[in-house]
Amino acid sequence: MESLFNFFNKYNTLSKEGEKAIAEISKIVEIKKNTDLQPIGHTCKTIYFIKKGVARIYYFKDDIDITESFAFENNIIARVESLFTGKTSRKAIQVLEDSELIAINSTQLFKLYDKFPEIERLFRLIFEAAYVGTIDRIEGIQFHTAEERYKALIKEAPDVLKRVPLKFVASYLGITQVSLSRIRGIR
Amino acid sequence: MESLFNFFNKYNTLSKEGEKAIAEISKIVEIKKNTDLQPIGHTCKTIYFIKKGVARIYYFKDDIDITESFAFENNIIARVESLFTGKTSRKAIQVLEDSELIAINSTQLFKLYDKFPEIERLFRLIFEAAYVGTIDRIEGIQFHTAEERYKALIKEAPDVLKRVPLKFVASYLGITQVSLSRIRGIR
DNA sequence: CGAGGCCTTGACCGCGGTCAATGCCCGTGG
DNA sequence: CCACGGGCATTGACCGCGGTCAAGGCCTCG
Repeated sequence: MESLFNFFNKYNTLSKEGEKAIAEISKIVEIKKNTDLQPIGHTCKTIYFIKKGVARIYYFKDDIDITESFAFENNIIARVESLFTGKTSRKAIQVLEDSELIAINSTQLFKLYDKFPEIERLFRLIFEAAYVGTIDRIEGIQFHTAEERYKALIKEAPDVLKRVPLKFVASYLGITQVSLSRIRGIR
Repeated sequence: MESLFNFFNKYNTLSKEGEKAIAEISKIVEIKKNTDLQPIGHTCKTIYFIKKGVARIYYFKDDIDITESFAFENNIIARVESLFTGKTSRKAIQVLEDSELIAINSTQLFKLYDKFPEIERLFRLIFEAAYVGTIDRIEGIQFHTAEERYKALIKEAPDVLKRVPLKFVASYLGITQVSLSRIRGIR
């Protein structure tokens, strides 16, 4: 759990009681490569922290597999649209390597908010930061060519290309495998 | 201020003290059509609620004016990337009709979070909802044609077309005025 | 009445899409 | 240990959406 609290400290330092409360509603999960954490069509009630491994959020659009986002070590991944709305999610989280995660039960977490304003604040700050990242991503998608987006990706997250199959990278960039291949070909 | 508190009630009901505290750090602003609320390049310290009128957030990308979003009556508008990060904003908020707004000072608001967890919760919920909207928008941008996005817009917010010049709608949709004109032409 | 902003329309072009063939790597079974 | 099959990536041929450039119509306002 220590890596999790190190991550939290970047946003808001918790008291011992706060940490303990979170530890109690969390558990460590080990999963094999290429398996889904939770099926599509259920309401998301878990926030995952990645200790080791890679994960992606994906969904099907007209029977085509689309990757919405990736997450690596020491980061959080969650299907926010379902978590915050309580609606069932059309999305799934899949692990791309043998991974070790910490699963935080969100129903219980949200209850902790009443007792621990520091925890409510912590997650407010975490999701505010994620929100800002999402706003920036819109600009990237809307006003850059696929090639520019690809180059930005290798710059920001070179790991992606080493650890993730190109077909997932392609849909994440909003293009087809074929187009991505051409972009890479030109060098 | 009443319309503001009605809006808040959709997310979290405040105590009288909470409402009073917010009222104290807010003021009503009247502005003429086509004027900017705040210049580009300053850190955003205001959250606006629109009592009457329309506003947009915009910025310049390679000297071209890009509309990031619109907001109408009974909604909030803010430059979130600056508000949450404290960095200066490359964006501006502009009013497109003679408007009446409520300006909430965010520096003071964030201070209220310590005294009033209910206020922290209120804004957490407001921005969580906005975050979800942004995630959905990414899907819209990435996997729908300009025509589909245009049709979705008339469906969800027909007002936009009546109250906003087409050139702004075009950049919001991520296309040029020329392309938007063609899309509309086909009918 | 002229000037300038906004919208439309035409001619032309390039990025990224689809379809399909081929190469490559790897796991499985004879 | 090799043969085969299937998933992933690359490549070629072709096409359409949306981009740019430029001209023209239509308002509003001085």
